[in-house]
Amino acid sequence: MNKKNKATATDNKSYHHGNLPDALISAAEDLLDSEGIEAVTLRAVARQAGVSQAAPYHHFKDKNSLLGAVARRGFEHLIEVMQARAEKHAPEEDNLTSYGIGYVEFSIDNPSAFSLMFGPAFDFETIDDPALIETASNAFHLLEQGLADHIGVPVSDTKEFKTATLTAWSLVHGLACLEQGERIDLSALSAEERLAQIRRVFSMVDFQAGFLQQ
Amino acid sequence: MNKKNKATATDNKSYHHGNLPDALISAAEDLLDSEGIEAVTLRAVARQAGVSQAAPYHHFKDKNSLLGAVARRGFEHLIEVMQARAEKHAPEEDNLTSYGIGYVEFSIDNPSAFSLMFGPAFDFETIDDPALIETASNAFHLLEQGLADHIGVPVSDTKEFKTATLTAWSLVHGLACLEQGERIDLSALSAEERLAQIRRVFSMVDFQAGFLQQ
DNA sequence: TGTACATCAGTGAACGCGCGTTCACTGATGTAC
DNA sequence: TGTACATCAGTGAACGCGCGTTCACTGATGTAC
Repeated sequence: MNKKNKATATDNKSYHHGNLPDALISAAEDLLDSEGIEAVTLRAVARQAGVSQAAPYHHFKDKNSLLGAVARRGFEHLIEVMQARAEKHAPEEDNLTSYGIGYVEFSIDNPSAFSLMFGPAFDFETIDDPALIETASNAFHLLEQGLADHIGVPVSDTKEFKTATLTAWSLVHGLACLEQGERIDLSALSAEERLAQIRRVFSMVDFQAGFLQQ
Repeated sequence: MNKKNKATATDNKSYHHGNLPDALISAAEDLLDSEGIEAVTLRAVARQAGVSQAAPYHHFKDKNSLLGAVARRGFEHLIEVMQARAEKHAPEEDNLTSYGIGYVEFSIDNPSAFSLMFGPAFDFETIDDPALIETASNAFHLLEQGLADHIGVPVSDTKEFKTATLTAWSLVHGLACLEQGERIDLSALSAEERLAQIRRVFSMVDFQAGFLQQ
C-alpha cells in the first residue's frame, strides 16, 4: 500500500511491457487450454506473450515457478466454479453436492489445468509459493465445509470427519480423473445428463454413516 | 501352437539376444519403478536392457507401442493384486471391498505404473493393441463383478447398475490418485491403518441405494 | 529543470542436452537345394 | 552334409528438433543532486 513507487511500477502500464508476469500466466493458460499441458514450454509461453524467450526470467525463477503461478490461478478458478454452483443450486440440493459437481465440472471444462494442478507436470514440493499452498487448501476446505453442513457437525479433526472428507474428496476426484482420461463414457452424455449422473453418484453415499451415534 | 518355428524363435533363447521384447518391457518397468515415468525414454530403456538405442525398433513400432506393452503388463498386475486381495480377505469382507483395496494397494505400490496406465504419458487412442484394451477392460469388469456380488444383482447395462459402478470406480480411483499426488496425508499412516481407512471409506457408501425397489 | 547515474526489463544469440527416429551396415541364424 | 542365399536382429553414427537456461548487451525508466 505505501510502497507507491513499486506498486505503480508493476500494476500500471508504465514499464516496457506493462505487466509481463500476468501476461505470461495468461499466455500459459491459453496454451494449456488450446494445446494441452505438454505444449506449455517456457519458450512457447514467451512466444505467445510476444516477448523473447529470455524475458520470463526477469519475473520467474524458472519454469516451475511460472507453472506454480498458473496452478494457483487454477485453484482460484476451481473455488469460483464450486461457489458458483452452490449459489445457483436447487433448493433440494445441498452445498456438498454443489461443490462436488462444481469440482467435476471444473475438471471437464479445464482438463489441462486440472491435470497441471493435480498431476506430476510441476513440482508441488520444491516450489516456494505459500499463496499456492494456501489457495489449494482453500479449495479443500470449501469441500470440507460443505461436508460439515451436510452432516450437521462442525469441521473437526476427528477420525470420523476425516474419513468422511476423504470419501467425498476421493469420489469427486475420481470422477474428475476418469472423465479426464476418457476411461468412462460419461462424455457421450449431454451436460445435463452428466450432472444428473454425478448427482446420483453422490446420493449413493451416506456421509453420515460414521456419525450415527450423535 | 502349430507355428513351431516362429514360436521357438521368440520363446526360446535361440536368437541374438534371446527375448529382447520381454527384456525391453522389463527394463522399462525397472526404470518406471526406480526413476519415475519421465525417465522412461526409448534410449534409457535400451541402455537398461544392454542393447543399442536402435535395437527396440526391430520389435516395437515406436515408443508408444513399447509403453502400451508396459501398460498392458500393468493391468495384468493390477488384476493379480485385486484377485490376491479377494482370496485372502476376512470373512466379513466381500469381494467388492477387497477389489477396491487391491486397486488402491496397487497404486500405492506401483505409483509410476499406475500413472502410466491412467495418465497422459502414452496415447491410449492411437495404439493398436487389442490385448491392451481387453486387459484394461478385464480389470474394470472384475470390479463390476465384485459390485454385482455385493448388491446381489447380475452385472447389467441398467442405469442403476452403471451408476453404482461409476461410484465404486470413482471412489477407488480417486483414493488412488490422491494418494499418488500426495495431496492427502494417508501416507503418514502405517500400511494397516491405511487399509483400515480405505475399508471405512467403502463402508460409507450404500451401493444398494439405487436398487431398493428390488 | 537538467543532468549524471543506477536500475530495470527487455533482446538475440548461444550453451549443452537428451530426445525419437532413421540409415547403412554387419554378423548370426535359418532355409532351399 | 555342404553350400549359397535370404532373412533377421543387432550396431554405431547421425539426423533434426526443441528444450531450459545463461550471457553480454541495449535501451527505457526512475532517482539524486
